[in-house]
Formats: sequence, C-alpha cells, structure tokens
Amino acid sequence: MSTDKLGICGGNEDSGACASIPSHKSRVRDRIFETACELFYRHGIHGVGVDAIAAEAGSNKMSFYRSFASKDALVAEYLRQQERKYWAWWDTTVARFPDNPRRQIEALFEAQLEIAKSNTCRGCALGNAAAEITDDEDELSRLVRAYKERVRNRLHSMAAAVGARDADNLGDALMLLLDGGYFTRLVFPLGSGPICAALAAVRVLIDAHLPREPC
Amino acid sequence: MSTDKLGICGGNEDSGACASIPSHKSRVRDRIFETACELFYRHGIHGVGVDAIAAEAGSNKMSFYRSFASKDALVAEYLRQQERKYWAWWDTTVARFPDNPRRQIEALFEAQLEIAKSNTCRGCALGNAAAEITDDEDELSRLVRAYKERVRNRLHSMAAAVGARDADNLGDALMLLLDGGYFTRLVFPLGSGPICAALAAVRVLIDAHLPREPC
DNA sequence: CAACGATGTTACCGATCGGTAACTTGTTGG
DNA sequence: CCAACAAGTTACCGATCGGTAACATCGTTG
Repeated sequence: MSTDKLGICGGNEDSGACASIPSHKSRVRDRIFETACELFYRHGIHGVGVDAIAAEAGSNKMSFYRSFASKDALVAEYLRQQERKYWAWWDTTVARFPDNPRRQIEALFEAQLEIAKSNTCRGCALGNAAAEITDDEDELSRLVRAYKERVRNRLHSMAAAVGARDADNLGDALMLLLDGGYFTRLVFPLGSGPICAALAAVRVLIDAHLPREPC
Repeated sequence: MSTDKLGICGGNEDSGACASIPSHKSRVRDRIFETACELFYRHGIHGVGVDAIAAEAGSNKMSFYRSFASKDALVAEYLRQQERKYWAWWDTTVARFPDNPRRQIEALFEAQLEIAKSNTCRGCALGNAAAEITDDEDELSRLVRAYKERVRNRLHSMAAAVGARDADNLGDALMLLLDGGYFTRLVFPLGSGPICAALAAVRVLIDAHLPREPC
C-alpha cells in the first residue's frame, strides 16, 4: 500500500526535464517529495505532518528541512507538479484525436472515468486543495485559482473548435460535468457514482450546441 | 462580518422544532453552535479550533465543553444541521411548482445560482467536509456519504417524474452539474463562474431524455 | 436572604505541530 | 588515507491543539 501512483494523474514522470536543478544531488529529496505527494493526495494537506512524510519516506525531519525551505514550499511544489502532470495527461489524451475536437472532448471524459475507476482516485488534487486552503489570499489559493481558470479556458477553446454556437456556454457546462465528476468521486466508491453518466451528458450537450443538422 | 447567514442554505431556523431537547437551558450553547457553523463553513473544519469558536461567540473554552462533549460531536451536529437546512431549502424550492417536475428541477438550479451569487457562498458544506475528512470510516464520513446518496436518489426520482427515458442517467447528469457548481464556486468568484451555464445545460439534458416530441 | 444553576476566568495537561542546532555516521573521490 | 559532503540521529524550541480542574461571579427563584 505504498508504491502505487497517484490516481488522477496521467502518468509520465518528469525525470530530469525540470529546468536547471543542481542535477543529482537529490536522491533523498526526490524520495521525500514523492512520498509527500502521495500522502497529500490521500489524506489532504492539513492531514499530513512533516514528521509523517519524512518517516514514510524512510528518512527524518532534519533531512526534510535540508531539502525544503518549509512545509508551505513543499505544498506549493506539490500543487505545481500536480498541475504539470494533469496537463501532460490532458495533452496526451487529446493528442490521440488530432483534427477531431469532438472526439478529443469525449476522450477526456472517457479517460476521466477510467481513472475514477481506480481505487486510489480521490478526485482532483488541486480542487481538493481548494476546499482545504480557505484562509487568506496566499500563494496556494492563487495556484489553484490559476489552474481552474486554465481548465476553463481550454474547455472554452475546445468548445469553439467543435463548432458550438455558444462556445463559452458549452465549455462551462463541460467544466461543471468534469468538476462534478471529481467532486462526487470523493464520496461515491469506485465506478458506481454519477460520474458514469458524464460521457452521455457530454454528447447530448455537444449535439445541442451544434448548428442544426439533425431533423 | 458576523451575523450574515450561511451561503448555501435556504433559510428558516429550526427554532424549537428539534425533538425533545431540555428546552431553554441553552442560550450559550446556541450562540456557540451558530458561531461554530459560520466558522466551519468559512474556514473549514480543520481550520477552526475550539478556542477560536468560543472566543468568537463571546464565551470561552470551558463553557464550550459544558455544552458539547467534544469537537467531533460539534462537527457531527454541524453536518447534521447543514443537511437539515439543505433539505428545507430543497423542499421549499420544489414546493413552488407542485405537479410540474420539470419546473421543480429548473427551480433548484435557479435557486442554486441565486445563492452562488452571494459573497458568503463557499459551495456545499457537506461536500467541502468530504474533502477534509479523509481518514477513517468514522461517523463524519458516513454522514457525508449518506447525504450525497440521498441527493442522488432525489434527483433520480425527479428525473423519473419528469418522464425521462433513462431516469437514473439523467439524474446522475443533474448531480454532476449540481456538484460541479458547488465545487467550482470554491474558486470562481461571485456569479462569474461556470455555474452560470448550469441551467441551460439542465434544460438541454431534460429535453434530450424526453420521449420524442420535437421534430 | 439563601441557595442553586448557569456562566466566566485562570491555570494547567499531554500531544502534536513546524522548525532548528549539534553531533554522528557513511560514502565517495582525490 | 583522508578530506568533504550527504544523510541519519537526538534533543530541543515555541506555538497550538483538544480537553480538564478549580474557583469566582451572576441571576434567578424560593
């Protein structure tokens, strides 16, 4: 119950491709970071302490603070990586259907459902963080807000590409279905929740926003 | 910045109608409880301590523990009241259109949007709690799960009443839109978020699930 | 007035939290 | 072989947390 990957993220590790980090001086750091990501996703940010992270990574608190300036810095890095992984998943999912915007949208919801069937899935990491980070206008809040706005913009673009009459309206509806799937997945187990109805709703909504051709 | 009501709940206080409580031995208790509900909703459950609740209510921790067995007991009562208020809001909203299931559904989303425009709205109290309560299979988790399942069942029933061919599928789609609205409201300010597109999507989905009549 | 119950006040407890200092171990490489 | 550095270890700090004990105050009621 430890080495399985995060639920909501696509896949590929960012091995080495992350800007100009001092190279391989960070074996322990990487171990701690991966452990922290798993624990944050599973038990929430408030629910995991620095001691627990270091211990679960087979290290200790002092080694943790040699690699991270503070817990907040770690959390910010966690959120940023979640977003990077999310967009990687999004891009590879969409790339399977170039020049077919409608299939791209459907593929996104198909892939979301597939991930939701994993028992390690606990919805959207960034969105869950939004429910925890309530206080001030700090960096964490801005991170989550910017992410959600990017999702919205992308859906608007895809709705426009599919030829919707009111692209923003269709994109917003798609976002409600997407986030509704993530949100309900927190409560409904495995593949039995309302998220199973998302793809059918997506198809209906796209059809309704297309210029008349049926009939 | 204190006496305004909760954002997501309809209205009416449960003045006196709550089973066989020892009557009026609880002036302080009520004050503390109301304060706790506001703070829990605004800052999350983990983000509010017993000291802060008692102080904000003009009392102190010792008086708190004379009225509540523990913080967990208070949280459970908070969640139960949120659900009671939610169903009261739901019932009064729906009751305005008896014998018209379609208008009932639309009215729910209209009322949700109206509440979402309030600046005190932070989405669904029970749902937000689900993102915080991650650990065990305790009472809080069961409370939230039971609530969400009741919402789903009600939407299934309403979809059946409206005459949908696949009522469960339509009800699930409605639930995705509903919870998507709550979830996105955590991040998007006031009435500018994707939730504004919910009602139009609801109408499209209902139409699509009705036995053919257009054309 | 006396007595009682409800409330406020202060001090405290043990646990946990984020964060730091000082020292030791172990590996690597010139 | 020895210097250098990464990592583990232990102990500690102040703050905060949920929760409790003991005592002071106040208002009501008989």
